[in-house]
This record gives sequence, structure tokens and C-alpha cells, in this order.
Amino acid sequence: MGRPSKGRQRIEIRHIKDADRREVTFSKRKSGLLKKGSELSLLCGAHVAFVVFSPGGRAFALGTPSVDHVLRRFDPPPGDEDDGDLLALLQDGDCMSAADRGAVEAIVRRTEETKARAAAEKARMDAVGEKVRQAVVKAGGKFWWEADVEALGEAELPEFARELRRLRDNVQRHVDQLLASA
Amino acid sequence: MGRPSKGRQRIEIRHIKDADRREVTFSKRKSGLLKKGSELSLLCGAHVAFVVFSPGGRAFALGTPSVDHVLRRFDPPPGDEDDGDLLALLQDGDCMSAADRGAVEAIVRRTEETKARAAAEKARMDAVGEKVRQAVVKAGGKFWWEADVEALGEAELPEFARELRRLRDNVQRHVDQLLASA
DNA sequence: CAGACTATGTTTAGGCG
DNA sequence: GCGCCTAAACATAGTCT
Repeated sequence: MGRPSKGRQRIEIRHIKDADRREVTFSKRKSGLLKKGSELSLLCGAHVAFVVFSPGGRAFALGTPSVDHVLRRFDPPPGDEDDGDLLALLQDGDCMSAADRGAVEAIVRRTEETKARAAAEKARMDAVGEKVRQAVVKAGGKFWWEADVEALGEAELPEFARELRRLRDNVQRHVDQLLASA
Repeated sequence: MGRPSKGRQRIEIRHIKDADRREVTFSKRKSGLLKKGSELSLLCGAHVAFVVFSPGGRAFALGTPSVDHVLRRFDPPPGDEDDGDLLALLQDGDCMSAADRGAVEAIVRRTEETKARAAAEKARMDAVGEKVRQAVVKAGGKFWWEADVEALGEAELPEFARELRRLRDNVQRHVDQLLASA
């Protein structure tokens, strides 16, 4: 028999017409992207956040430091109730999907491999909170959806405004909720 | 003389202590991440948004659909006043940097190569606004910083609350501003 | 539809200018 | 910092299971 595979083929970077191949490529590359993101985060202490809208409608993912933080809670206390909540969040098929769980699992695996370094790693992780705060402050107000808004253009702004109000209300509600429980 | 380079070396995926190497790695990998993101967007018609906080303080980038929208405005009307604004935005070294411009340039190049498909592509692009709105609605309130908050843990929440309030106010202010100008 | 596989395309660590 | 270089590491297209 001939070679079992022709190996990787070069493809042009343009929209994939075939829906099936597009879906597969999306899935594979989204995983890769997520992995790269978590690597960047780990290597450089950078905070990387993703929002990915899949070709077939919704579905999106997120990045770090959430994933790392999830790991922190997911690994050391095996019987913690919060773990359940966070895992449930990750397993909620609508928002976070297989790729996200895969990323978490990958980090879990890595943690197991490097358990000897866990303590030092954890100490670094504990500094993340402060860094996040600094980052949020320094970011000021430039978040991804703001950029989107800027790119939407004046013609589309009125339509977008309604959803923006809803978003703002969601933000308020969520923040108030957090402040109340803190 | 021996080999001019030992080529790529394997590195462990853990925090790079040396600040110089960390900065270089961050820069290189951030570029790669951005490229991958724009590729995913083009290949699958997905919308990918990034927020990256650099290790040394702020600095961050974003992805699509902004980049694509920039292209739309940047390519067809060569004398449009909006182009200047958007290019200025891209050239503002603080937020968008070389990697971002590189991504845009790559898309521009590709667009020139496939100018025959520009019209169809544009039609697809025109649907982006609606998709973004739908996505924002469906996202409900699950954004990266919310995940961060959830992952911070009760112990850190009080400290984070102060910054959260500032963030909320920023959001309100920015949204109100947008609504006022729309 | 997620995973395995292989061959090959792509990224990047380490150096240098 | 940016760009270039090399060679090894890594990602992934196509395929089958």
C-alpha cells in the first residue's frame, strides 16, 4: 500500500466554502489558538482573553487568567464546593465547550507532571490578582467590544445602541451582585 | 565555522524569569497569536477578539472583526475621512502595534490577490454587524473580566471590588458617551 | 464527532546586525 | 526595539477509525 497519509497540505488563507471542512478546521485551530494563548500567559505572565464566535452562530471561548485560576481551584482542594461550580460553568455546553475543557485538562496534566514546582508556581499565581487589578485599571476602558463598536461605524451605531444598553445593564447587575456577595 | 545557529530549542512552558527573554518571547508569540487569530477568522468566518495584557504593564491588542472592518474601510474608499481615523488608531503605538498593522497588511495583500472575490466577501462582511449584535446578546454577560472575577476567589474579592466599581463606571461612561453621539 | 495518524507546512528559540 | 537567519519544535490538512 501507498503512504497512509499525504501529510499536511498547504491551504490558502481564505474562507473555506465547504461547511464540514470549515467546522473541522475551526475546531482544530481554535484548540491551537487556545493552547498558544495559555502558553503565552504562562511563559510571560501575560493575561490573554479570547472571545471567539464560531462560524455556525454562537459558541465562544475565553482564555486566561481564568483558565489558570480555574486550575488553582480545581487542583489542590479535591472536595471544594466551588470546584463544582466552576466545572459546571466549564461544562455548560452553550458557552464554554470542549476546547475549553481541553485547555483546562492540558494544564491539569502539565501541573501533574510538574507537581514538584507546584508550590512556587502557586506563589506566582497568587500575584496574579494584583496584576489583573492593575491591568484593568490601566486598560481604562478599551475592551474588545468597545473596539468592535468603534469599527461598526456610525450607520450601525443606532442599532447597536439598544444592545449596548442591555450590555451595560448586564455589567451593572453583575458587578452589583459581586459587590453584594463580597 | 560551526553551525550559525542551533535552531529552535525546546523550552518548558513555565514562567520565563529573565525579563529580556520574556519580553522577546512575548513579542514574538503575540504576533503569532494575532496571525493565527486572523487566519481563523478568514478561514472560518469566525470573529475572534483578543485582549492581551503584556507582562510589563499594559499594552494589548485586539483582533477581528475590527481588523476586517478596518480593511473594509481602508480598501475601497481611498479618500474617505474615516480611513485616516482608523489608520491613526492602528498607528497609535501604544495600543495597536506592529503586529496589528502586519495583520492588516496581510489581509490587504490577500484582498488584492483575490480582488475578483471582493464583492462576495464584502457582502459577507456586511452581515458582521448583525452577527456581533446577536453574539453580544447571546453572550449575556459572560466576558473575560467576569471570569477573572469569578476565579479570583473570595479572599481577593474585597480588594478587587474597588477596581470593579471603577470599571463599571468606565463602562457606563463610555456607553453613555456612545449613546449620546449615536 | 472526537481521536489517531503521518507527512509536511508553520512557528519560533537563540543569535546576530 | 525590529529584522534576519537557521534548524528544531510544533501545528495541522487530509485521512481513516
